[in-house]
Amino acid sequence: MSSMPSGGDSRKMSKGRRSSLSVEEASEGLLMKGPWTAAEDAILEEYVRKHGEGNWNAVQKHSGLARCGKSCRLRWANHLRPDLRKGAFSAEEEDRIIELHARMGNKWARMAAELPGRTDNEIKNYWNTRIKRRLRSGLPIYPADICLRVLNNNQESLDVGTLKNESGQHDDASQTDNFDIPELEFQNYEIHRGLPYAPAIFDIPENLFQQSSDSSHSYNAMSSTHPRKRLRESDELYNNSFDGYISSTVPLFDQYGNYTSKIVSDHPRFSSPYDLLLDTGQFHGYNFPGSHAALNGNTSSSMPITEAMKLELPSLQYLEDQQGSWGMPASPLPSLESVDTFIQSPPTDPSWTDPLSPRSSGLLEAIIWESKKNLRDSNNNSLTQTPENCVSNEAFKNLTLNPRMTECDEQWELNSPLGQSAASVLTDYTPINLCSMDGPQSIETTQNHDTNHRSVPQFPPAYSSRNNKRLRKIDLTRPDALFEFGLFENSTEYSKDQNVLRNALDALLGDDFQG
DNA sequence: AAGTCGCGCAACCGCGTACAC
DNA sequence: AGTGTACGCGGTTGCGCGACT
Repeated sequence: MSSMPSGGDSRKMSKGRRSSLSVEEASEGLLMKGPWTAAEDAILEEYVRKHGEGNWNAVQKHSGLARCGKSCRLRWANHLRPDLRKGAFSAEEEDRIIELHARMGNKWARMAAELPGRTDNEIKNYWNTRIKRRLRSGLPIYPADICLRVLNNNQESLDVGTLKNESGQHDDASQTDNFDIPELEFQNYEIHRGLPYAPAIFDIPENLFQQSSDSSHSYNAMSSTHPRKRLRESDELYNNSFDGYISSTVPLFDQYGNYTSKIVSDHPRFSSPYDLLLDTGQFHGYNFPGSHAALNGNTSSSMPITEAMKLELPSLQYLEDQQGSWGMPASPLPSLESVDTFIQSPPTDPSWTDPLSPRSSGLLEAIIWESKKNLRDSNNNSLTQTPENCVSNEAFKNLTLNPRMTECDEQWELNSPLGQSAASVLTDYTPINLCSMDGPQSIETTQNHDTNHRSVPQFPPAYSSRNNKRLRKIDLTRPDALFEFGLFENSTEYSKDQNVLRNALDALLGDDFQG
């Protein structure tokens, strides 16, 4: 490889990488790989100046550049575009990235569209290194102030949405099915109509809903550069998935994990209570402190917990005909990640009487603790259980998000459909049904695959029959969804909050809400 | 001074979607 | 409707550099 450092960052790339070809090879019709040379950059710039962007595969044909179209597009978008902002992120940009990530998850392109002159790759790299740094130093991924800001923004936008709702124009099912655009979106679109490039309607990031005065909030070159940006399936989910969600009790934690709660909104479009849980550093669905998976950037089965949803099968698929295996992977051994996590997070007091006290942890843990307690209680009381309850409970047992294992966990784990630690569940095996961090498609997927699968949560009849479509979007990894199914019905410590929540649910769902 | 390690970054890869035919 | 192509996105990889020992 004879590539020379390119103009963008000359401190690197003195050598080629991977299986780069020599110039000679390239001249024989093979495509170059590896770092771009200044000469190649010049050719590409010249080409774009003449022909404009797009049709990248034609670059090679027209300019003789021995690069594939994909590579050309990337080089242009990430390095040669004249509107790029080079250099380190400013403090404001960093804040914005964190905020955007809290709201969007790993939607780098969306985030880039919110940060003028920055590319998705840049943001992604920044985020990954930032994550590493923070995990290393034991800091929460999302600072509390940014969580609050996201919360407030959502509150504002949702208030508007609620008003719309009250006007009787909102219908979840029809909206989802017909891709009706909420009028609110058009309103926000109006706000930005003065921009040089009109974004595709479906491409409007969720935070356009916020009525923020944030001046940096605009479509920038990224949007303008890619006016034909297409909507991916995940984006549709992103834009529509929350129509299926109901009100959320938003857990708030300070830096020390102290719990408060706040009813944020009764509008289904609330962004993500998980985002806030993450702030505690206790929810390890994304990256565990010390997790190899996290450090290696293996995030495909982890975050985004929130809107960024991508339907992917877990890396270790189970065979449905594995009798009694509960989809347990071939090896029941915990993953390195989980072992590592255990080391980092030693078990708490394993007393069986109160094995999962939420005393110093976050809401989600408290929720789990509470629901497990309820499960025990209900089992002890030998209450009649409907098949739905059984399945829901079984499924819910999987939902152990805190890797601090207790005897209680261990006992359940013996019967767990996964037969492994929750930590490894979240990092490695991430079952589709409950622990998938990839979003609300999970239920739909599993139902479609095998309606008899034991770990598939079943819905109460009222839901199944009347709101099937909307329910398919409900993600049981979300505490709000768990509330919805009455899994915490007998909560004591959080009963007050639940009452408020229940009222909101009543208001939203009416008869459908069985709370 | 030499060796090692980790970080930051550019680029690649695989996959999904939209569009044209 | 089916197929091929182009494009875009997110995840991953590999290299150079600087810090550290």
